[in-house]
Amino acid sequence: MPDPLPRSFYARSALVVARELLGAQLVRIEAGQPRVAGLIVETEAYSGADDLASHGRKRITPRNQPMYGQPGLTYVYLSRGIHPMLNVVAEPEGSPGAVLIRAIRPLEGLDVIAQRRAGRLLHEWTSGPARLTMALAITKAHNQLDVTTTAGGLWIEPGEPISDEAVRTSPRIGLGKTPEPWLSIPWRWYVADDKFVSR
DNA sequence: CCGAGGATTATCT
DNA sequence: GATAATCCTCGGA
Repeated sequence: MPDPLPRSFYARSALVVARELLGAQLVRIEAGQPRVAGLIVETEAYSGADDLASHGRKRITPRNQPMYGQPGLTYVYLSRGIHPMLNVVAEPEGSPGAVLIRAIRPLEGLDVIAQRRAGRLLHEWTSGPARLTMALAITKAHNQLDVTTTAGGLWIEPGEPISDEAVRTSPRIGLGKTPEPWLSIPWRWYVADDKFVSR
C-alpha cells in the first residue's frame, strides 16, 4: 500500500487541494473490520477569511478553529443537527481553508458499506457528504484527526490521477443565501459521468 | 440569554 | 417538489 499523502500536499491553496484530491483514495480501518476504501470523486473548497460561504469567514470560533489549524487534519462538523460532514484542512496554519469531501466511489469493503447503507441503491451509498460519512462510520469524534498517518484509522493515499479532461467544476452546493460572488464561484470539483457524484 | 438558521437526507405527495 | 428531522453554533440584546 502507498504511504498517505504528506502534510505538504495539504499546505497549499484549498482550490488546488480540492482539485488534486479527485482520484485519491479515502481509507478507513476499524478494529475487527476489513479495510474500507473509496476513490474521491467530488470535492468543494472553502478558502480564506473573506469566503462568506465558509465557516472560516471573519474570525476563529470554537467550531471553525480546526480550519485555521494544521493542514492535513480533519474538520468534522454537524450539519442540520444530524449529519457529520468530513473536511480536510488545507492551507498553511493560520490561514482558514478546508476541502469538503462530497462523494467517493467505493472500491474496498463493499460488504461493510452495504450493511451500513442497507436498503439503498448502490449509487446512493456514498454519493453525498452525509452519505459517505454514514458509509464509513465517521462522526464528530473524528474531528481533528490526522489523515497523513494511518494511526487514526482514517487517511488518504494516492489513487488514480484524474486527467483535466475528466474534471468538471460548478458552484458549491447548498449555500442558501450566501452573497455573490461566493454563491456562484466554481469551487466544486467532480469527475465527469461518475454515478457516485451527488445530484 | 435567546432565537434564527444551517456546506443534508429521506420520505411523502 | 415540499417538508420534517434535530441540535448546535453564532450573533445580537
